Amino acid sequence: MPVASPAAVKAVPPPSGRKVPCEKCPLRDIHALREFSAKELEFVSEFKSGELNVAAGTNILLQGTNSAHLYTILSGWSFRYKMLPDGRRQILNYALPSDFLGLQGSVNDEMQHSVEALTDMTLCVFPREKLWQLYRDYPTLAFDLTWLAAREEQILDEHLLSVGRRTAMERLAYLLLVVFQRAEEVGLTRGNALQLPFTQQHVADTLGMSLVHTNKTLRRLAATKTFRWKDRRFEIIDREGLARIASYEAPKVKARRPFI
Amino acid sequence: MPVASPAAVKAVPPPSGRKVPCEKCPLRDIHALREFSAKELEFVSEFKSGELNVAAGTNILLQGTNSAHLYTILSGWSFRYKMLPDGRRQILNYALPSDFLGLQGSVNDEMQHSVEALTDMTLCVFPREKLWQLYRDYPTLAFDLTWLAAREEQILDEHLLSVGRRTAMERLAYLLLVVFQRAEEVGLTRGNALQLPFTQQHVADTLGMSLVHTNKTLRRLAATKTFRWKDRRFEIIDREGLARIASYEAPKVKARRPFI
DNA sequence: CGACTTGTTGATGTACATCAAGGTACGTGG
DNA sequence: CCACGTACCTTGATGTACATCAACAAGTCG
Repeated sequence: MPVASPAAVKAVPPPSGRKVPCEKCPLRDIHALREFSAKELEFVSEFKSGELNVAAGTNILLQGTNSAHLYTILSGWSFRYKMLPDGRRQILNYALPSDFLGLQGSVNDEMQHSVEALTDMTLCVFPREKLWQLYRDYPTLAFDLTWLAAREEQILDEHLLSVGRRTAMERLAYLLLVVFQRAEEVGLTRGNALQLPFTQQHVADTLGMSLVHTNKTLRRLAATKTFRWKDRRFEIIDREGLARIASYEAPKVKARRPFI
Repeated sequence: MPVASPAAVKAVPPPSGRKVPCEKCPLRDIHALREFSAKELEFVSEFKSGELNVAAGTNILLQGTNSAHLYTILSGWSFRYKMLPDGRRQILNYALPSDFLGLQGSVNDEMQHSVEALTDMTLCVFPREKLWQLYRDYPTLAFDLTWLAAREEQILDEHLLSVGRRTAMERLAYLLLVVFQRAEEVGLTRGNALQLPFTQQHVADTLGMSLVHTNKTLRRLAATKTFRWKDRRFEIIDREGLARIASYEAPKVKARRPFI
C-alpha cells in the first residue's frame, strides 16, 4: 500500500499584528497580476488583518477543522492535499505567491483538505467574516475571487486528466512543465532555472504513483534531456519537447490575473 | 491504450426564445436549494435569455471553442470531460439539475473541457456579457456563483484523491455513493432507487480505469450486496457499507446551496 | 396487416496473456 | 538521518478476443 511519509502536523502560529501597507505589497511588482484602483487598495488594506510567517512543514489549514481566516500567499511555496485514514496522501495542487487559500471553508463547516508549507512562507491574512462586505461593496474584487476559483478548477481538471488518463511519463512531463510555468508567471524563475522546493515523494503523491516508480520514470524522462533536476535546482531545457511528451497544450488566459 | 468510444460531436441548437418565468422555475421546488428574494427573482428573470432543449449525446460546451452562454441545468444529466489528442477521455464530474455550467469560460479564451448531455436536457441560458452586471448589482448572487465554484472544486478534490490514491474497489464504491447522494439532493431518487443514465464506459472514464477492469471490479463490489445495478436501475442497499469500503466521509455543508 | 425471422448494434460479462506499477530491500552520498 | 538510486519479485490493471443478451430495424411470409 502506498503510504506517504507521515507529515508532522505543526499548528499555525497566531497572525502577527504587523501590516505591511498594501501599497507596498510585494505582489504588486508581478507583471502578470492586475493592478488595483486606489479605492480597492484602500479596502484591501482594511480587509487585511495581519501577516503570518510560517516555517516549512507547518500546516496552514487542516482537513477536518474550520478556519476563521483566508490567506493570500506573499512569498513561499505550499501544497493543498488530502489524506485517507490509513495515511495515503494525494497532493491536489501547489500554491505559490498570489494564490488564495481557504475559500472552500465558506462552503463547508470543516475544511476538506489541508495545506502545508513547503518552504518558509509569508501570508497575508483576512478574516472570513468580512468576506461578505467585499462582495457587497467591491464587485470587482468579488469577481477576482470567482476568477481565482475558476482557475483553480481548471488546474484541477487538467490534473485529474493527468492522473486518470496520462501515462507515468506523460504525467511527469506535464507536472514539471506546469510547475515551471506557474513559477515563471510570478517571477520565481531566473532564466530557465528554478529552485524547486519539493522531493520525489511530493511528486509521487501529486501524480498518484509510488515513490520508486516516480524515481524510475524521472530517470527515463531525464534521458530525453528536456530538463535537468539536481539538488533542488530545476532547469528547463526544451519546453516544447516536454509539452509534446505530455501531450499538453497550455490554455490561453483571457486577462491578467487578479489577486486579493 | 485505453481509448474511449469516439463521441459523436453534436452541436448545440440555438436557444429557444421561450422563457418559463423564473417564479415558476422547477428548481424552486427543490428543498436543498436556497430561496430567492423578489428582487433577485426579478433580476434573474431578466438575466435569463431563453431555454435550450438538447438531446442525449449533444455537446453543450466543447473543448477548444468559446461559449457566449452560461447555463443552469433545469432537468437531465450531463458530464464534464476532457480528451487527449489520441482519444483518451477523462470524465471530470457529472452535472445535475441546479448545477451551473460555463463559468470557466470567463477565465480562458477557450473552454478547456467539454460538456455532453447524458440524457435529454433542459437548460436555462444566460448571456455571459451580463455576468458583470450580476456582480455589480447582486452581490448575493455573485456570492452564490463563488459558492458553486468552491463546491465544484471540493468535488474535484475528492475525485482526484480517488483516482490518485484509492484502489479500484474504493473508487467505485465512492463514485456510486456520491452520485446517489447528489441525485438524492435534487430529488431524482425514489426511495433507495435511481435511474442511472450512464454505462460502464462512463464509469471507467470517470475513475481512470479500463472498461474490462471496471466490469470486474463492479462484479466484485456487487458481491458485497451494498447495492444493485441492473438495466439503468440503481438501488442503494447499504450506504454506510459503501462509505466504509470507499473510506469516504461526506462533508457537512454549511448552508442550503444556491442556484442561479 | 401482423407475426416471425434475421441482422445489427451497444452494453455487458469473462478468459487469458502481457505489462506497467507497486512493495521490499539495500545500496549511495550529503 | 533523509533524499535519491536501483534491483528483484509480485500484483493490479490493461488489451485483445470472444460470448451473451436486449433493443431495434429491415425484410419476409402466412
